[in-house]
Amino acid sequence: MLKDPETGLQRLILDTARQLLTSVGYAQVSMRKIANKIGYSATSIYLYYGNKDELVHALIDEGVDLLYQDLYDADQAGLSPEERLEKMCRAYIRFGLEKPEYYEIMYILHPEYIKRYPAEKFRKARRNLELIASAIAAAIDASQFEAMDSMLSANLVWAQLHGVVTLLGSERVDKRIPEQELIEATVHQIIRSFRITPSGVEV
Amino acid sequence: MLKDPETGLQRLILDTARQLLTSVGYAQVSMRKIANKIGYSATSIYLYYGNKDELVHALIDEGVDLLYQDLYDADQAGLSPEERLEKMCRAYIRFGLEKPEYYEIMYILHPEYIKRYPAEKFRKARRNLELIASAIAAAIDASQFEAMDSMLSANLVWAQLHGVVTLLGSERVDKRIPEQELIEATVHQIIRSFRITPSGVEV
DNA sequence: CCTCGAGCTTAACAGTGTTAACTTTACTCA
DNA sequence: TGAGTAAAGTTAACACTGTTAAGCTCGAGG
Repeated sequence: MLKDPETGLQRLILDTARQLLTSVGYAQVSMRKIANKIGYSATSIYLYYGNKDELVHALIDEGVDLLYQDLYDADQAGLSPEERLEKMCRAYIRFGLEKPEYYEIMYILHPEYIKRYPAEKFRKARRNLELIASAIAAAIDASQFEAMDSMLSANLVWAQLHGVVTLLGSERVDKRIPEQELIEATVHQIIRSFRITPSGVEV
Repeated sequence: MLKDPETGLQRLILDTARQLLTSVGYAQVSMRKIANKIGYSATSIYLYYGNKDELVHALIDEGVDLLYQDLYDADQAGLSPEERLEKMCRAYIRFGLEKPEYYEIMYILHPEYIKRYPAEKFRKARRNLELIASAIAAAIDASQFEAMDSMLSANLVWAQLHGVVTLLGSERVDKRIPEQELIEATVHQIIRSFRITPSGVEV
């Protein structure tokens, strides 16, 4: 398979797939629908992407980049480590709720899909977590947070963010709980949970 | 549609669907596969379940009951509110990781599915959250936790539990992070996050 | 002019959920 | 007893899905 989608048709396929993904959602992205939209036969796609997985992986790749950009933008200079972390958390949640189709293919889609996700792309996806980890590490260095493995901490934060994004996004949360309130409480709790407590350092 | 799956074939369909779900996973549960396994035609299923959704909803119902049982069992008498909450958290995570097929149809499956989920079953599913909320409320009453809307708190806890279960279950967490360590840190953090801090009551 | 290969297509396979129409069996009622 | 009916299950079909194998078209090179 070609690596860089700069050629004509491959670009067109990827663009159409993205357009379909963002407009009507992942469930409506099918090889035939993509092909019909651009006036080609469905099998043409297989000339550029070995199978649907590869095509979706390309879209995941775009999503990873988009999220990285959002997290990076949130991570402005001149902020305290705690503020950095807070802004990143908000950026993550916003991404998850405003780009649910990307979020779905990136973090929700069935395990089978992700197992075939190439290792080198996995590494790239990890950069997003590392951005969060670095904010935590900075806070620990500044003695604002308790000493703790920053990568483990980042995963802890990630799980919490992922949890609130998926529950809200899938409309599984009771509507009597105001969405904004749950988000605020989540961010607040994340920050607070890292602060140094009088009981001293904990595991 | 019949309400109670006590009749012969309906029972058989549900049992086979469950068996297929737990043995080979949701992706392999198809009307034809269920029917083949019991020597009936696929359309027979439609005599008892209006569509696949209804059949899956019946399985979700079973899952909700299973989880409730687990949470209820964890909620033993003679424990402190804090211990109650901790045991429930562990029970939830264990359920999610040991019965991933149930967890998938209950809490991961695409929103489209859940929108058609009947309101009365939704109410039943909420009992699980209320069990967690009651433990939190008890802790607040005992002044171990800060005063806070216990239902909002329960959703906060739920999001965190859901996050760690789905990330671990989908194998998206870097394998250099030991699973058990992440779980311990999560439970620990949940409990700790509710404790009264010297800075006083917070939102 | 002929060959070759890039680029794309048609036809097909095996699978999915679902519907309409049909059969078969058994039971009720005049 | 015979007719009618309703229950229980069937077959055939539709419109989809991802994917593969084989074939077509057309322009460039020798």
